[in-house]
Amino acid sequence: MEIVLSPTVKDVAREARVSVGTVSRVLARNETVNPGIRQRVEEVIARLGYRPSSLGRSLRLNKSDIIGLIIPDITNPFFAELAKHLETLASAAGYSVLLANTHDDPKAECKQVQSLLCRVPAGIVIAPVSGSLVGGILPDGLVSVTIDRPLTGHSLVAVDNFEGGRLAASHLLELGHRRIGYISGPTTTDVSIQRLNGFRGRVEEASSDRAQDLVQLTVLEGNFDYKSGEAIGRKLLQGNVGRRPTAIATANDQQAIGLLRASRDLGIRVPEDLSIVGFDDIPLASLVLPRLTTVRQPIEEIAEIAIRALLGSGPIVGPIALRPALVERDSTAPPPAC
Amino acid sequence: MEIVLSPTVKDVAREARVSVGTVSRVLARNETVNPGIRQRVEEVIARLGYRPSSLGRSLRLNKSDIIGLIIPDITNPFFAELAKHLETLASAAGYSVLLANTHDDPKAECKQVQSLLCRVPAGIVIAPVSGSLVGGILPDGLVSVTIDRPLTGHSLVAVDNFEGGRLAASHLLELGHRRIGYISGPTTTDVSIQRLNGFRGRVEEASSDRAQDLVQLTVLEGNFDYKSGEAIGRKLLQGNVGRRPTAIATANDQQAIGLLRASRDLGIRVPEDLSIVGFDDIPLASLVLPRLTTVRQPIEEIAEIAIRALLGSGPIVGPIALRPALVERDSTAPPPAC
DNA sequence: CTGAAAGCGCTAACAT
DNA sequence: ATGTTAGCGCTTTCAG
Repeated sequence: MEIVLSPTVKDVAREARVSVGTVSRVLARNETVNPGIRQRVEEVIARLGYRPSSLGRSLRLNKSDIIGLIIPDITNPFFAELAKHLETLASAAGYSVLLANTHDDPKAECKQVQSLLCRVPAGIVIAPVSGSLVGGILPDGLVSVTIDRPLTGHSLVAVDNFEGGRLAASHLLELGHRRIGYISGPTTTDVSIQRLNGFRGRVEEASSDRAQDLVQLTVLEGNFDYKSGEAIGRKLLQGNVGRRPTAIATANDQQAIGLLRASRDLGIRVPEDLSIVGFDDIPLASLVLPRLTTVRQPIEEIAEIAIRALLGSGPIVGPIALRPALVERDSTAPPPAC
Repeated sequence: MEIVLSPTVKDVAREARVSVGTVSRVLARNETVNPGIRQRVEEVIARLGYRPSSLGRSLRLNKSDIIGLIIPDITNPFFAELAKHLETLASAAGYSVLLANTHDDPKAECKQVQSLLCRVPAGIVIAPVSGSLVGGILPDGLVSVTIDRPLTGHSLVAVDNFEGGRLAASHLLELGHRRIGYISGPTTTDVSIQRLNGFRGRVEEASSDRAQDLVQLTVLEGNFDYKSGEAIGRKLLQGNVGRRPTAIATANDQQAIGLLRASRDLGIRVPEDLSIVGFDDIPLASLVLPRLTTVRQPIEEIAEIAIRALLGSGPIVGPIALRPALVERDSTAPPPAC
């Protein structure tokens, strides 16, 4: 059995009886090529099934057409969604996406970034873990955009988390809730802090507006996952009816879904006995029972801006804060009459 | 501002006063290098922060350390889970994963594969779309493994879907259900057909075992998504209580979750009025309300075998069919007494 | 055990 | 308008 190597510029050049330079020019859509010759070359390319090697090209240009995507966990629906849009956009522009999971581990993140840098990527999109070490190792020449979580000294594209927190609080307040719980993310992450601050700030405003109608807020810290939402939800809900919160907001949808679980197990009906509002609006949010009221992040827009920043006109200036939006579904209602 | 290029073998060689060949040998852990020189070189490498360029290396070896992962949609939890495990394994072995979504479009798939081939990947893991065209364009030299869905002429690593279908049917039958619905995937895909055949086969066995106790099976075809599960679920459930199925099996968990939605909207209680069994056991299956009984695919094992096939001892022989397992949770129960 | 040199596939500067 | 050629960073013979 004979191993057939894939054809190179040389093969094409020989077959078309032109030089490699000409082939390269045809490939580059350089207009200065004689139409007749161009056609001959294109024919040969088609006939041989020639596809230019990314490797050779990238080495020569000292820049590959790879975009690195470095995220904590592709299994998180938010990042999966983001990855999909990023990949679609990148693909349309002729780039490919290299996926790397950090599992929320700064050392793993570092290793992933190092290994990515060896590939001379065209750009890198990173959602840094808390306590990220990569700030120092990203070379100056590399275009990078951080998403979701900020990294000192790099441009951030993210939703306005503070405003998002406020939105959730406003909604609950307007429904009439006065005993409210909040499940935050790890307070080591900036996202968590922003969302919590927004939420708390709005609640405190309400409290001071009408002193006779105090709002009682209980905040508990957890991780950004289902389990955490379930476990912390249990804690918040264990008091008896008159004392436990009538509404709980969470720092992301997974927590909210975990909380839904906990409520069900505890025999607490949503939204009759308990209102729940999440954050992110992952696709699943509209599929769970009941459908989740949540604060929507414009993921597609985040992806678009990130790609534009990487491939487009130039680096973005300062952090970009996108507007969140409250999506009202079935998990929130006025508090029970009692 | 001066642009600092990353150092190359040359720089290291000059600084360490050795030849590039020696530097390369140090990198390759070649034992024939004088320990003193080796140490000197390693020092310089550390001092300059030198990292060998993947590009140069790959070009020279005509093989990159990239593994292509070509799947319909990373947003599908099953593929996200798979991607995570693959990436973790690949990363540990010094490889990176390039992600490409085909959106179930044969033409897009073709393009993605083409663009991947330009990168001379070390291997490719592909879950082909139905009507895939890539069978012809994969070069002989390339190690590839197809997962989930088969591709003629390529080695497949997947769960035994036929057996999985049987498992679901057995469970429902044993609980005593006799009016059963089945929501299949697109019958253009082999997976769907296998699962359905397994399911139907088992049901027919039961019917012939005891002729007096006929089982009534209604099969409807849909897509592998939430929406389809919801829509088709509605159709299956629209008859009145005495006629509609007391149990429905689906071809994947997303459909089952959509079906859960539909049941809730129709006021049909699960599992009291209706039993539901899914397929895949995505993480979400144990989070929904009620927790979903489902047929588990050993995703991690699939990833391991795929990676081993790509990077390990050699190509795998013939299709590998892994054992599925029934995971009993809260969405199935005996049929209502009536 | 180490150095010198060729060459992987490609592009771009230079020459014609 | 087209051909020639150097060289991107690396590995690997082949000499010494």
